[in-house]
Amino acid sequence: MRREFIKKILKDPAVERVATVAGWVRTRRDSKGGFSFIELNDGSCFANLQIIADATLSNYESEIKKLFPGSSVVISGEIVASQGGGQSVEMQATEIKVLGFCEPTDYPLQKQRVSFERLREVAHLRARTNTFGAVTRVRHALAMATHNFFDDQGFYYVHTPIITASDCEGAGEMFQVTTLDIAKLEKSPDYERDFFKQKTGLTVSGQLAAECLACSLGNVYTFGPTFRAENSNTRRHLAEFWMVEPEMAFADLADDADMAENYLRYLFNYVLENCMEDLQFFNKRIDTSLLETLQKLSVSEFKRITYTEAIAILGQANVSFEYPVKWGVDLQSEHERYLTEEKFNCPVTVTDYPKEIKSFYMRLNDDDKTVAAMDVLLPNVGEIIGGSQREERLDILSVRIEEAGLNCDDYWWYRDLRKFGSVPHAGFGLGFERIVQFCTGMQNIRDVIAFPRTPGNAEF
RNA sequence: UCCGGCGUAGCUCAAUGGUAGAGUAGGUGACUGUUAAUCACUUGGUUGUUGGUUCGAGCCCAACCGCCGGAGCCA
Repeated sequence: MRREFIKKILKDPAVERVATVAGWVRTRRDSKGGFSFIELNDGSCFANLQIIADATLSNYESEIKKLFPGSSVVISGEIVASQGGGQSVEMQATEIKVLGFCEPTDYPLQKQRVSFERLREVAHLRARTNTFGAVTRVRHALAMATHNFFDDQGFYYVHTPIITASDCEGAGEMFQVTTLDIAKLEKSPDYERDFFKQKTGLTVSGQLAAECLACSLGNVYTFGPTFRAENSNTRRHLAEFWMVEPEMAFADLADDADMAENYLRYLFNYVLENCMEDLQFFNKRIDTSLLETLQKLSVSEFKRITYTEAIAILGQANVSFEYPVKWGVDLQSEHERYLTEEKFNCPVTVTDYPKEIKSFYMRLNDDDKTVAAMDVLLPNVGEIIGGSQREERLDILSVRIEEAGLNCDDYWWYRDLRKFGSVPHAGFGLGFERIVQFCTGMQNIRDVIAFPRTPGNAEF
């Protein structure tokens, strides 16, 4: 079957030519004047192609009049200038071949609005809606932009293990991976008998492995699935999500923050340049400030402050916070929101957190109280990026591992990096779904991944 | 996990403790270069589940289930 994408036909104004398209019917409107209008969508772009189906077509009464939303068809015809007002071109069909009918009383997608909650129950079909088609295309664009950006910056795309024995401390609970018979649960299982001869789980971060590769190849990044077995029930958390994790050798915290901010600006520019039709839909139907925000952020500087400065600002704020502001405690959602949405009204990068609230691998600062960590906070979404300069000094790293209650021997290979030609290095992690959320205005993270995994839900 | 809200027709939602309703979708007909088409008629219900209070429960109470929002955990 040689078909053209509707995206190409609508972009290319050439009319008076023959083409074949294939897709799913969005609506059919009949005219007793002797023809029907069919709105056809093939997923290639937001817009539909309007098809004029004349009653003289041989299967008009037998098939075309039975084309309800969701039916699949292959249509050949002539691309002509439209006589109607809603579109510049349309197709005058010469042949409509029905591939699959769609029973309207059973089909869950309606012409009218269906709630996002309802659509999650029919996730196998929801990509056929305007919203989820647009989300899927923007998500794709952000993934392509990620690869373009890091490739341009001289990074290698590397693949780190999905199954791992190393728990990236502090990152969250792991899903266990085992071939032991869980029907016969034991109190202290003998992992010698397990597939890997040790306790393993799904990765919570590729960072430790990425550090190894960065300390060989310079700049690398991973972009893969990540798993957290946390019982988190919020619009910002998934049990299975995708994370982008760049890691740079010969880099400090300032380099890290620069890279993170440049990356985000690149993403905002990329979707503005490549997804305007979909963004306009989101701007109209989901978040009316979306385009303005993206345009502003695509050129905006990020406010960069230290944790200590942030605490001072919050302490002086004329707002009553639910959680008290005190040096030494982590910033709460309400504090992050105040900084990005009220105080600065732009993305804010907070650096140099107290060592007690951050992971062992973050580089200890000279003050012996803080570590070279950074969080990039976005309005509405909150923490979008978490990163740090890594501790490259073996003696200090070993102490920090012990202080965290971990066993140095378990991290023998990670410590080896510091033994054999250690270099300063830094990196960060970006929750991919959160950036999709931010760039579409979608409120719930379950609606920016095709088949969301959350506590109690792994359907599809 | 904690706090709060919600659960009624295929879908989106109404309904003082007193006969379960509308829009939309579907069906029938009318009309029309329409575009969320329009107009008329019409099909459609174990009110999340299980108990309880009451002469009487969609409505009040309890437990459970599910969903949503917020918090925590984090990306």
